[in-house]
Amino acid sequence: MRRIAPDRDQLLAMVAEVFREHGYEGASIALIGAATGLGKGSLYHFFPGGKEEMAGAVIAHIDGWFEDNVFERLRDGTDPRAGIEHMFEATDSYFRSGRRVCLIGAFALEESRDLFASQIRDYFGRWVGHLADALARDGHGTTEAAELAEEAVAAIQGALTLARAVDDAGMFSRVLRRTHMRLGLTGGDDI
Amino acid sequence: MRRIAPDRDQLLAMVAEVFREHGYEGASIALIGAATGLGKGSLYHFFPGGKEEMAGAVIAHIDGWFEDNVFERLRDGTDPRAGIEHMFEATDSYFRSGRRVCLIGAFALEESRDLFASQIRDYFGRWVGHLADALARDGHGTTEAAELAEEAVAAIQGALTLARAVDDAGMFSRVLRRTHMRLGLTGGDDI
DNA sequence: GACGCATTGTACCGTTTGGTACAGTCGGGT
DNA sequence: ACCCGACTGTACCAAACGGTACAATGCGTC
Repeated sequence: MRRIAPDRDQLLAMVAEVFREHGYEGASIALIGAATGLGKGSLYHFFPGGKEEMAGAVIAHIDGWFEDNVFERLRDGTDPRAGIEHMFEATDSYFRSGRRVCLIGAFALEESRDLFASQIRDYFGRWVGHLADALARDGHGTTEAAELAEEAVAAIQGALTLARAVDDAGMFSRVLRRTHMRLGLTGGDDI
Repeated sequence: MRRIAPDRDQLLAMVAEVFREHGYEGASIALIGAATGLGKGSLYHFFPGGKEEMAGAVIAHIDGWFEDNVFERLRDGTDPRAGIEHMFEATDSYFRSGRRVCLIGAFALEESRDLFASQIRDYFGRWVGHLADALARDGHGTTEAAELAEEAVAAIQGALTLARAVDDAGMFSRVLRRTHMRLGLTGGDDI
């Protein structure tokens, strides 16, 4: 059979959902198999490195999505404010208003952190870095921009944790709106 | 042998560290045994409910610590500002300036969330609630106080995630200082 | 139509998992 | 001195874990 399985993008998306839902340790090969409809044979064919390669690929996939849909726009020199604005929209949409969790953030808290330390550090480092650059271009001093960026990304991550913890539908959007305001963007428009 | 093992408080603290470091799934009974110096016999003697009871007891233990050392002071009617101030000091100290992770926050992101949903919701709900009350008593409007409280607790949780992710020693304290300022406390004093 | 190879299902492996059973061991109370 | 019960180590269990081996399968290509 040539390619009955979903293509790599769809496959990674399905695997990602399992890791997101169960964590690295909790996501068993059996679970991943059930979620993707693939047997061990296929799974280990696509990811000879096993579970660790799956998780690594999933992180890279997510990283790529943020690179293309968030960081790229933050890097765009012409209108930093638009890039930041778009970051909030993309973030709210990606995390489904807090109903979805940040897989990379979750991995950072688990034991799995050690396995993927460099990928995790890269992802968050670039997020904070690009946001800080955009804020600096928007008129903030370098130090203030850097601290604001840290504060904003932390607020987003914390809001995801909190939203999941208290199971409050509105909380993620509320924190997002506030963070939006903290970055000096007009508080009026809803995101 | 009567009570050669460490007393319950010390025992729970040791078990907590294992869960903190490895997550719920990652913390095996063998690991917990090694960390506490107790065999399975003793472990299951103290916690007949097994791993789930251990984790539940650990959460309750941590919850109790925050109740006594943070929430209590927030609830103190006479000087809300002092209570909030103390929350920041206690938080920075408890989380070892970001080198330690919030076990309850980590559990909220894992699959284990389902097992401990009510304890987790309680803990964060009370934190946000008491902080909001204190802020309201400090002069903020009810709605603003509630949103500020959510923002602050989210910032703390996110800073823990981020600090762990990027392995930056200064980041937790920086975010904490900023949050401190956001709550209308003097930005000058270092915490 | 036949060959080659990407893909697949299945059987199997050793290890580790959480948990149980139970016989011992000891210290405090009498 | 003795006994009760809190504590402990060890042996054991079935199930699940991640991973491997391999023969079958069928599509694309020539």
